[in-house]
Amino acid sequence: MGYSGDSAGRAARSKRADARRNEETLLDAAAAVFVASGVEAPVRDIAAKAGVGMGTIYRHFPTRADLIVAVYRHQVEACAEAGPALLATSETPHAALARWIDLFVDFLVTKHGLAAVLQSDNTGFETLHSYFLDRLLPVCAELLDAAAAAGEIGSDVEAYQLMRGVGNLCIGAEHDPRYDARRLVGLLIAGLHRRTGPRGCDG
Amino acid sequence: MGYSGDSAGRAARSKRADARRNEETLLDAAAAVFVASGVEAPVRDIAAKAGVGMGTIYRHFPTRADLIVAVYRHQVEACAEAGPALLATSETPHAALARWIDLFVDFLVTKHGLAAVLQSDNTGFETLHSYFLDRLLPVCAELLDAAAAAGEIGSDVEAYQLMRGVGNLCIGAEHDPRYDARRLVGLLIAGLHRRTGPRGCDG
Amino acid sequence: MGYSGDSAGRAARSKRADARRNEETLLDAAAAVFVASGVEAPVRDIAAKAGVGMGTIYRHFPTRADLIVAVYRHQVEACAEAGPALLATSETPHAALARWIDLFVDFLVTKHGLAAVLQSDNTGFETLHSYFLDRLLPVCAELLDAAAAAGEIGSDVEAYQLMRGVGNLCIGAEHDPRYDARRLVGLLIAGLHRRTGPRGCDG
Amino acid sequence: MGYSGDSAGRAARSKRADARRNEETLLDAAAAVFVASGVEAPVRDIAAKAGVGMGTIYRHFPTRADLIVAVYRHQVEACAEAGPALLATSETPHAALARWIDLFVDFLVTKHGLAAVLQSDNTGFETLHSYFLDRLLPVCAELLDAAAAAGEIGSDVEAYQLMRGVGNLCIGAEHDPRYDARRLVGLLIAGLHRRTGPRGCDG
DNA sequence: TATGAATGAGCGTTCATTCAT
DNA sequence: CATGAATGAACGCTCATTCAT
Repeated sequence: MGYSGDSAGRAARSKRADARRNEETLLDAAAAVFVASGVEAPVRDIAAKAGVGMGTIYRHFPTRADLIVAVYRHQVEACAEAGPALLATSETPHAALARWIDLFVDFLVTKHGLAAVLQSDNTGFETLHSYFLDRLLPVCAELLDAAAAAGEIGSDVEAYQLMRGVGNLCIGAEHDPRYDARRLVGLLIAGLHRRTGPRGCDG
Repeated sequence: MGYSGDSAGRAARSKRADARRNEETLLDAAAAVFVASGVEAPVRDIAAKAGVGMGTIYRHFPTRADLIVAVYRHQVEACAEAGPALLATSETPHAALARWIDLFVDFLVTKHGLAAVLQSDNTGFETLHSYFLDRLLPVCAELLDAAAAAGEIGSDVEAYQLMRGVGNLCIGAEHDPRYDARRLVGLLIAGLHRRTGPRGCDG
Repeated sequence: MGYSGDSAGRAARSKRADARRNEETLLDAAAAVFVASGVEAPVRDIAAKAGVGMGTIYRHFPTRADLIVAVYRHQVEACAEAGPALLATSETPHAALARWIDLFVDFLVTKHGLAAVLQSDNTGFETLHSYFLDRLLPVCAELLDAAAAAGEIGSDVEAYQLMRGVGNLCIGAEHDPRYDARRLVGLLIAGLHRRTGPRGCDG
Repeated sequence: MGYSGDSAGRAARSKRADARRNEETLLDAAAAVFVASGVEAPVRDIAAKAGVGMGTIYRHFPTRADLIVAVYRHQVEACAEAGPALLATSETPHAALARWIDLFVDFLVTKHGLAAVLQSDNTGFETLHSYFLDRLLPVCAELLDAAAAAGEIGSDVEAYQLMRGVGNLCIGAEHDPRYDARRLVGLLIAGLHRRTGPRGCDG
């Protein structure tokens, strides 16, 4: 017993290592294709880029949502983890919220087509929706609650709604120089504030 | 030598009347299908619903954009015309802007998929984009200018950007009871205000 | 009795005049469209160019073949009539044949797509085939016979075959500067000669 | 460490073998449909005849030109290779040319619609044109050059032009018993000869 | 377990032809 | 008689998904 490697164990471990390597290749390829052609790029293209068969992609990621989640998991995690930190280091909870939302926007606007897919009512993206919501909603809610507790904002805006709104504002931002999602999101967050824009009522 | 209708004239007019009736049938059917399946529903479905051949649709509306524009023209016109009226009757330009935007939102959230198409960078929707922009942008700009002139908002937000933002916020609003586009748009407009939310700084 | 015009007669005659004018408008329009888009241009385009309804075209020319025949009738007639004249004025029957074929080629290569249609086995062009054959075949046959009688050529080449060959050689000549139908037809006719090419056996 | 097939290799090879068999089925079916309906037969028909989905055809032969080329490749190769052999075994270069052209004609007249497609200025047949030209033009040019060097013909006829002419003469030859493309091509080649038809000046 | 060949529904679009007005 | 609106078969093409190897 014990974990020590008999040959079968070694084989198993090496196979697992292989699989992981394989999966990473896959994710890199998918990320590259997503950048080039958007998150709805044909499965075939991703498989080709990764140098694997399409079946392999379906095996690892049964739905497109699974693949997208996997591709962006690290960044989503980082974003989620940034929330408490910002709350700790910002002057006010509202400022923390604004900064955190900015991170989210930065993430979304660089992911070709992701914002749109995030709003899609298409069945089959539930996994994707769930992941983003499960992971980011509590963070957003915490920031909102803190701001509400500080009296900076009312307590009547749901985190869910805010996140969807911000996500929506990011749609199509990549390709229109006359459209600045960050700016609009800034206005939205400012509008949340009880009194004024970010710099206060008395200027 | 009568004042008008010889038989040829009558024939011509009756043909046109028929065609117009048909076009209305078409628009009704399209509207219904748009509600059910979104504004990107297959041409075949619309034709079937209208009980006409597909060719008839292509005759009347060479591109999908033409069809969409025709289906929603009345409502867009009404929205456009409401702008000056609101400016005249509201307490402040900013309030007028808020109300006008509300009308626009009311329109968009009831049109399955329209908000999304409005943001699509797909070639072939230029007609659609143009129509909305040509018709509504000046109205929005007038309201913005008035609010800026009254010192209620800064002069640094383009009407184009605001309209796109509002349009984006309306995407997918129809089918998610937890998402209230009107509310978020309200926040966005509030964020535009120099000092405070809707109720004023000293509230 | 008599041909003299009572009012009914006048009406009839003027109607007929109208119809002829109408038909000429139609033919001019068709000719123009044939030049621009080939003899298989959509009926709609021709009707539009002529400023008439498509039904009018179908009334006057039930099949496309009828229309093509009508459009080119004058030129085909002229070509047909040139045969005997050339026979009378050329040094030899073979030279007359060569010149006549040249006229035919000149005609065909300037009619976008006509040569191709002339060979098409598509049902519905029988009228067209018949017209060309009925009108030109006898002329060609006469020239061939004369040349055979003069001993310049054998008597074993059918006029039908020759005409089809020449027609074929004209296909697609309009748009390929590296292809010279006249030249090849010249070789074909030269090949018909018992002894030599155009310049004689003793070179 | 055997000489070859581990199971992975065998799997790969067997897949390829399967695909190859499939491709042959496809080519057979395509050939049959081409005979029956011409080389412009609907993709669906070919797929149905082959008992495969349309996608399979597109996979193997992305464009129609690719399919046509594949179907006729063997015969085109054989034709191309016959050129030098004929040059070596015929009495004169001109005779070799005549025989080689005959082979080409034999090929074309049995391929319903191919001759026509070969002349089509339709974009999308470039691959096809290129293949035929790349493969056969040099052969034809060699024969022409040899005949010119032997003084049998002038040096003023381009191989390109000759091939197009011959191709044109083959259009529609299949279904018209009164039209003998071979014969006409024979005349064309005879016309190329400096002096006379095939049997000499003193015939 | 990986592969990628195969499937085929589905879509946009064209245009000859008919026929009610 | 003329009109042109309407029809709908037909076609090319794409791509998510399955499954034999």
